[in-house]
Amino acid sequence: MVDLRPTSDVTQELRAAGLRPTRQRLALARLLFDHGNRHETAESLYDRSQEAGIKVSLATIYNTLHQFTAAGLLRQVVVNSTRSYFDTNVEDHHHFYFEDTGEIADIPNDRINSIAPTDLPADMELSRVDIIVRLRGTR
Amino acid sequence: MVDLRPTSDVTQELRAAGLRPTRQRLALARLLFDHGNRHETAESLYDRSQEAGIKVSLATIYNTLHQFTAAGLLRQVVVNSTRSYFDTNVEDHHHFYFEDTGEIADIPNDRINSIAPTDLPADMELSRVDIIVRLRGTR
DNA sequence: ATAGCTGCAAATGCTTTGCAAGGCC
DNA sequence: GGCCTTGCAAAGCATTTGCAGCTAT
Repeated sequence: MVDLRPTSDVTQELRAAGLRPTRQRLALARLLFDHGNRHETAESLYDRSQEAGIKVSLATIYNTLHQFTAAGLLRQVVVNSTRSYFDTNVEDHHHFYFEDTGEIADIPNDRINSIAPTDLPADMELSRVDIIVRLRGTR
Repeated sequence: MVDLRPTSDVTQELRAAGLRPTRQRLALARLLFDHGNRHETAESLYDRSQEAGIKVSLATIYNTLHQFTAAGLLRQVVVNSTRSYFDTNVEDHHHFYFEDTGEIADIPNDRINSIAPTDLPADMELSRVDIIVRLRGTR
């Protein structure tokens, strides 16, 4: 499951999303999309950008994560009320949440057998179905 | 779906959980459990307790919500990274989340057809499966 | 040139904590 | 009386915002 998009496409994707391809955004986009599926928090992305020698402020990390999410390049995963996670996999899928470590992993789609397209309340349309399988280590 | 527990049982349940039945805890327990299933935030419970003329501080509301959760009287629902919701229904069930209003509702159990008992990663045991059906109003 | 970004620091909002005073057993 | 609870205010954290300076086009 490797990301096949050539690096230069990032520029185009940003433009298409109405976002100027600035140095920071390009650098962050590469950190996010050039290494397979990732589940990042603002903090973890900030740390990785520091290690990579990219000059970005934490405020810009937050802005960028939200802009990318609005543009459909990222998806926000809510598993924990103290931290926001952003998933580089925007396909329809679900998550394991490791309570002990706070880590997240995609659930291979074929492992979820069938979810009912349930009847919804009147005048409501489906935004998304999130399934979180919470796991803990065997003590 | 009415709560059939006599009010006086609350005292026993608190004792059983190792919690002293103090005035605040008894009053909050009644607000929570005497009126059917509820989805409360710390703030909403605080507001309701003020209206009911109960003297409690917000800090105690937070403490109490967590103690009740640890005791299995409440269940925490994570739908939104900015607020914690507590559900008085601790049975196995799932939720609708109304994105427009921030409200939560239980999904009647028969509306979810079948969730696979998927293979789990090695050395991990299931803590819980959370399903959140996010809805928004038809514009 | 100029509209859009970025960075910093301050502000925000929810939640937790420290500690003195109060209440249950 | 002794230990658990409570309340208040202060602290903590993740996140957002205001604004001056910078940058892509």
